[in-house]
Amino acid sequence: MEKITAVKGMKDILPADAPVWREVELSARRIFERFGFCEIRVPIMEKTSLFQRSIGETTDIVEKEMYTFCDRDDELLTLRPEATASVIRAYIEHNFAGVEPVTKLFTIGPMFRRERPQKGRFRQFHQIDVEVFGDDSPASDAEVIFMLTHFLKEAGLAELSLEINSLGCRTCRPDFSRAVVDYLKGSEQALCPDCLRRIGTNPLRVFDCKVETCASVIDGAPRITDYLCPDCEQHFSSVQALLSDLQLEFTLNPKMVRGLDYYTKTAFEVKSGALGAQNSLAGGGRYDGLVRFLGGPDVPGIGFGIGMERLIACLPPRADSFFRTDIFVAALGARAQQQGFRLANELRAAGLSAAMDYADKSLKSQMKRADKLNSAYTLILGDKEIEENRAELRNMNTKEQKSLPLEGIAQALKNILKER
RNA sequence: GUGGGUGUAGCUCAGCUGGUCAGAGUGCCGGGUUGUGGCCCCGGAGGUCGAGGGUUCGAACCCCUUCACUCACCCCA
Repeated sequence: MEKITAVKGMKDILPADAPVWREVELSARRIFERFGFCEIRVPIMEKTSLFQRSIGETTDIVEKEMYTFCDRDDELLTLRPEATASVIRAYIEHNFAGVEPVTKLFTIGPMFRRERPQKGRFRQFHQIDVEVFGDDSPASDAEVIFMLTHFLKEAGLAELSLEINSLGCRTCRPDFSRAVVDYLKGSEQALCPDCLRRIGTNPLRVFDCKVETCASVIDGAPRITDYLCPDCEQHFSSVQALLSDLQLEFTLNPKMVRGLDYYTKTAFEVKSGALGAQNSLAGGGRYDGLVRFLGGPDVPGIGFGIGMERLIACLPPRADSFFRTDIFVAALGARAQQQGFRLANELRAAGLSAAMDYADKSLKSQMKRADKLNSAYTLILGDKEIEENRAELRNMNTKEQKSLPLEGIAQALKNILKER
């Protein structure tokens, strides 16, 4: 029979890893709420048209990476490849703009893209996603970037490099784009086939081509920073001033172009050397026209996404097991098994973690099990003890052992554990 | 979609130029202590050597096909 395995590029998060995930998520919630962000949970599926419109019809994501299928009533649905579109949809649908001038949201969950998996890239991956609506001030950019780096440091990330750029806006980007195309057309013979294709499809992407000859061509290309309109120019320099004021180190990367069509003005990215080729662990930017473009009010927006798999891959490894058991009930014989079972569940109901082996094995074997489960105490229950209405309590660290009456034992154990 | 690498026990891997090559460590189960864990000692279970075909007297090893995983490109978190 054919082995049933997980879908390609989709990973189980095993018990050994789950605690780290939980901590990262908890830490995100705690920190983001300090900055005034509220959690929103949105469906992982949306109507396909939402993503087509927001991400851009000609992007790789929409063209070939989406999990799209036809619902039973012939409606096209898509597993979300990113979170921003869904959050904006919810923002519009629930008329947040009518209720408050500025809305700050975050959401955590899985995203889906049908790419070829490799290190740091999966078909189902998880993002922590943050969005601010209704604030076009540079302070908003700086706040969001500061929060991102603060969170990453707090999560335990040692070295991170922050890069920022401005991508201009509706008025200045087209000029820049045209200048780049003109420039590239002058050196077509030096470009790789991919880049030649890009001139027609998405000229700005030539900027992050890794082929050496292309890179040297790009070194001489026009810079977006020379083409920014006064408004974008002003905004960008304010953002930089604010970041410096916050003691945040960053590097200007005029070659950074982000993949999604909707970005405007500030774009930023956090990279790590520990990740292999997919070295970007968080990225985001401003998207001032997007909410309106999706049928909402004309409010500005800015946000970022953090790749959880990539973040966790950068974290220093955890050695110790998180798993602990307060009491292991070791029962010997049928009668003890029966009493022990009741006792173990009483302890659980009383708020202690309790474990037991139901296979009626030797005491030695049960002690081994207790040890494996990292038990603080083992409660030994055999015929002798039952006869006398008591149990032997063994401290697994000190090996000290004492007899406890079964009467009121849950409370007694709670007290003992509290003292530790 | 394109290229490279790797598939041997639950896990990590060894296995030379085809001829005791089906192994080690770890984990699991049991015993040494007939009711006491971690260390130590002993024993046991567990593998159609990814799958299919071919060459050969003989294939984990060579050839072909295929699948999976992995890394890289494309692109992105």
